[in-house]
Amino acid sequence: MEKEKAVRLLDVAHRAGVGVGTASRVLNHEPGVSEEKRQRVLRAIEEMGYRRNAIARSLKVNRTKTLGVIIPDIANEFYCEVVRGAEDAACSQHYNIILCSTDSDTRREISTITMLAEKQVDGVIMLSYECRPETLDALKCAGLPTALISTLCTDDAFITINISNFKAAYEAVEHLIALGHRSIAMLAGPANDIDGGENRLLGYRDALVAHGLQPRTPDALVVQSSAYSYEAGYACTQKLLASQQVFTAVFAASDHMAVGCVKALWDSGLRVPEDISVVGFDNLSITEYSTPPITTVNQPRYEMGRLAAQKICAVLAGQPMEQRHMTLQHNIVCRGSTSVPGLLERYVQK
Amino acid sequence: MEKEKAVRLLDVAHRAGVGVGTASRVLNHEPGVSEEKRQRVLRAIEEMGYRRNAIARSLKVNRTKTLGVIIPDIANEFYCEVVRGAEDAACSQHYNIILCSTDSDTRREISTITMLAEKQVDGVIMLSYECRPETLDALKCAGLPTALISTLCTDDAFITINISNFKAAYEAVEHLIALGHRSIAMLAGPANDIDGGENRLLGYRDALVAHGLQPRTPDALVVQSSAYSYEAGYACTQKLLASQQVFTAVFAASDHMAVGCVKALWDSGLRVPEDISVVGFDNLSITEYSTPPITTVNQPRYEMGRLAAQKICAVLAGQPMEQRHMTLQHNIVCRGSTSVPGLLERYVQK
DNA sequence: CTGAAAGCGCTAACAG
DNA sequence: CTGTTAGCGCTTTCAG
Repeated sequence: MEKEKAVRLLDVAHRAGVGVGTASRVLNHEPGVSEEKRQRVLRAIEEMGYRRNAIARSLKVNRTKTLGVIIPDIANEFYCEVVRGAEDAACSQHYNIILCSTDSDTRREISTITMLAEKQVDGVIMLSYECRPETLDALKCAGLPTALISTLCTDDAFITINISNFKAAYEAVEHLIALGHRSIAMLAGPANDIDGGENRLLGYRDALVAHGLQPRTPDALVVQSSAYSYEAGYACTQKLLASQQVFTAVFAASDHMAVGCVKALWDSGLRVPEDISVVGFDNLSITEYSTPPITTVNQPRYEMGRLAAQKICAVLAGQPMEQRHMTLQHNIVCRGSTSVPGLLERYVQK
Repeated sequence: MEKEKAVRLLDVAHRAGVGVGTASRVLNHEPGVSEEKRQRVLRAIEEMGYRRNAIARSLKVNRTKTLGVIIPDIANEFYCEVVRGAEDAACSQHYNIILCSTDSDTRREISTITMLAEKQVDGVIMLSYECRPETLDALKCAGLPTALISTLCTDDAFITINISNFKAAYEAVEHLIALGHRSIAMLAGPANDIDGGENRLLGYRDALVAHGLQPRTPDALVVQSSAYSYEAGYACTQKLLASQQVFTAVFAASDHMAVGCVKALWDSGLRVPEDISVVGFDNLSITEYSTPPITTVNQPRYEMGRLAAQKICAVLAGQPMEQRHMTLQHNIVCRGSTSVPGLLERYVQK
């Protein structure tokens, strides 16, 4: 498997009997080459199976037509779609993507940023569970156009793309209230996650207050989770059940938690949605295939990725940026896990 | 956002009062530099915030430490995990990954291969629904170490990584037979998909024959699908039901089809697994969260990606390849959608 | 319109 | 041990 010497533009030029400058001009569709020479060059390229060396080109033009995409984990459905959006937008502008999963580990994020900068990517798109200042510093230090997705950060050094977690949570809870629920519990995300954890909780609280449904003891129906997982959702629901509080609905900070919640309810003889309604967050595919299908908050994942790449490409193309911080629209997807409070009685009797 | 001139190794050398050669040696941890100069260079690097230009380096050493990964769609759960495996293995050898989704479109596959070759990737990992000869030619033409995953291809020009779809299907059907089923239907994948479609069907047939369970009319219980989707599974099951054939189990060529099948059965009053057992293929997360959870064939997706990248890296490191074609182990994951044939009677009475 | 020549930033071979 | 130098393959002046 020896790497035979590739044919260079110089070789092509020789074969075509022209200078390498001319050959280059043909390659780049530049005007100002006689039709005859152009044909000769094109033929030589064809005959010799010439393939341009993008590395050499990049070194010269100081541009790689490559974007770095940093995410926690490509095996996570949420990020998959974001990446596909980014890839499609990048691809349409003839950019490629170097994909880097970091498991949201700050050290790996930083070393990844360094590596991407060394590889001279033209821009960066980043997602992280929790974007630490060190990471942000590294990003700034790299001096590349950067888009942050789902990261609470208003630094004008970055383009940011988000949904309003507060508003989304508020509306999710309002949806339950509209159905007639008055005692609504929440399985909150990790407190150190400002956006997905904190803000969804704030939205929940505000919705209750706005409708006069706040329990005497504030947050009596809130269980703080340490993770967004199925197991966490299951455990938190058990804790909620054990607290003997009365509730007819629960709003979970993630879909996995919602599914775990449904299971925990089921396991203690409660039915969804007949006894308890459940709402999730993110609109992952499990919500569609669960029994019952789960009502959830949809984030426009593909669009977030697409927009991020599009904006970066626009910056790189020298277009003026009107807006650096964007909030995209979420929407509530109503499925079978929510209904009117119905059979609360059965639960209370217990 | 002007791209200010980056500091070069030459600048570092000047500052440290040494030649670029020495600075380069320090950078590459090469021996033969006095401790004093090494320190001076290291300090200068630190002070000036020097960052190596990997593009320039690549041009010189003719190696980019980058692998191209070509897949149909990163938003598809199956590929996500493969990619994560590839990424992890690549990363451990200090390689990065350029990710390219092609939707399995031959034209896009070919143009992607060309682009990756131009970007001088050191190797390629490719997955496709249906690997056409044109694609394989383009790959060969690129002259890069290449690993094909889940592609029926025995060309020694490529490293290949597969499971045995035949054996996996055979065992899936045998699992049903072991439970006592004697009339087993199959929802087969698209016929033009040799590996996922054809070979799974062959495995099904062989298992029936081996156990003397072949129906009088061969393939009387086979419904050929044109896709692997939920909708296709639903439609095929309806067709099967309409045929008035008796069966107590169905083997679907994909998990999505299996889920569609369960739904179709349910919609016509049949229960899974009480009336009919269902087996899927791929072990996607929906099988875990469906009701009932679905018995399926697991492919070691992460491992396939990991191994592909590992082998490519080994080739690039000049290690001799003992085996170019690998068949990995699948396994049957037993879940709630399969059981003994039980209540067939209810169905027959209809 | 076109050829020659000067680098892009880095590594590696070569004299000292 | 170390500084100098010649490219890697391409683009882009700059004369002609």
